[in-house]
This record gives sequence, C-alpha cells and structure tokens, in this order.
Amino acid sequence: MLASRTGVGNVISMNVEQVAKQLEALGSPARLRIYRALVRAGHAGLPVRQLQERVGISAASTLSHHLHRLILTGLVSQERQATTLICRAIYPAMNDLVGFLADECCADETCSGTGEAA
Amino acid sequence: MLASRTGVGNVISMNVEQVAKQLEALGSPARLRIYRALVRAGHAGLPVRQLQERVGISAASTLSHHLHRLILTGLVSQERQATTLICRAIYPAMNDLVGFLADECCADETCSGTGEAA
DNA sequence: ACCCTCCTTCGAACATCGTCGAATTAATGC
DNA sequence: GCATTAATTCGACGATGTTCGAAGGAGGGT
Repeated sequence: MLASRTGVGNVISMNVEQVAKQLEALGSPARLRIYRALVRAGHAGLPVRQLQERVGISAASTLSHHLHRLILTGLVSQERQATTLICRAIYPAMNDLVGFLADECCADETCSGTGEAA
Repeated sequence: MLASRTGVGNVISMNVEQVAKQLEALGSPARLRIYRALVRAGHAGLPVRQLQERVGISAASTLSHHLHRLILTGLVSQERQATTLICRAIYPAMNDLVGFLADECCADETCSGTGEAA
C-alpha cells in the first residue's frame, strides 16, 4: 500500500501556498471533524443535514461556512440529489497533501537532511 | 520505507484537537516556509537569524512569534548554543501527523469507506 | 399556486491572528 | 561594569476567522 505516493510525481505540482491553504482549512477543530466524518462516510458521501448531526455543529449556517472553506481549497465536493446536497471528501487532494508533507519530512527518523538549497 | 507508519500504533494516541492545532500551526504560509526550511536543514538545525534570512521575514519579532507557535504545538524545538538559538524540526511529530492524515483517508483512491461509526 | 424542507447567503458581534517597532532579557567579550 | 550581538516579550494596529439568527434561493409534493 501507499504505492501511489512513492512515485513523488504528484507532489512536485504542489506549491507552498496551496498546501498552506489546505492545512489551514483542516486546521480548525470544527472543519477537521467535518472532513473526518466525510472521509469515514466513504464514496457514498453525506448530506449536509446528517453531517451536522454527526459533527455536532449547532447552527446550519456555521456548517455551511466551514463546508464552503473546505470546498474552496479543493478538499471537499458537493453534488445535488433532489433537495439534498451530498458532500464528499476528495481523496486525491488529501493524498497529494499527505504526499507533500511526507516528502518534506522524509516520513521517518532516518531523514538525512539532504538539501542546503533555499 | 515508510515502515514506521504502517504499524498505525502511534496514530491511535493522537486526538482531533491536537492534530487540528498542528495543522493550524502549519497552515500559515509563513510558518509552513519556516518549518520547511527547518526540515531541509536536517539534524543540524538552523539559528534563528539564518532562518530569518532564508525564509524572508522582515521583522525578527514576527519570526519569533511564529516560532513560538510551532514550538507550542510540538513541531519544533530550540536549543541554546552560546548566544544563538538553534531551531530544529521535530521529525516524529510530523511523522505522527502524516500518519494520522494518511490513516484518515487511506492514502490512496482505493479507500473502501470502511466505517459508519461516529 | 402554495407550502415545506434543505441549505446557503447576509449582517453583525466577538475573538483570534499577523505584522510591526520599541523595550527587554540572555550570553559573551572588552 | 559596559557595550554588543542574539532573540524574545510587550503593546498596538488592522485584517481575518468563528459563530449565530434572520432572511433568501432551490427543489419537490399537494
């Protein structure tokens, strides 16, 4: 497993600014819980209403706000099904993010500190 | 490689709140650049002054502020050497963080969406 | 046409963040 | 003791984020 990341090819396309945006998006307890619930929901996704119950956010407008931020950074998608909106985690995005982070820190303690370049 | 994470044992000990704090700490372009520079510096670490030049932050107080935040979340350590402070990335912390994230999203598209549990 | 549910957008209150310059502490050398 | 370099802490400013209730659009049933 984890084979799709060892190629490192996808990591190159990510810049610091975008990574920072995604980390910031995930860096709120409320949004991290939202994203986690979405990830756990898997391919099927979750309607906003169910997401609200599961995550425990009192105001619907607050949840909508956080969802919007998650969508802006490309971490979450929404699809309309009749009157309800299905929210889904975008797995490749998380995959790239993890790849970037793992690439930065070599992902284990044997990191040799390769680069001196800026 | 990446073997130290596949055990998943370390991931269990992390809670959402702490992960969110670390992600938030990394979620600022300035702090992500700082952390990146530290990671690239490797085991030797970097004095604050050199870090400032390398990252391109104008005010020393601003850098100090960001450094403090990074330290509070356990991502960075400082060690005094005479008059200069050496800053170092704490690799295991990043390792755990990446592990948590990877565990959440299964780290590749074949994620089967296992859990329905809250 | 009407209502009902689902969700978003608006407006505002309140807190937190990011940045800076000035003042402060830490450690060394003369 | 005094000056010097290194880095932090303090105080303040504007900008941004979080949260909420109220109001607004979207879609479907009767």
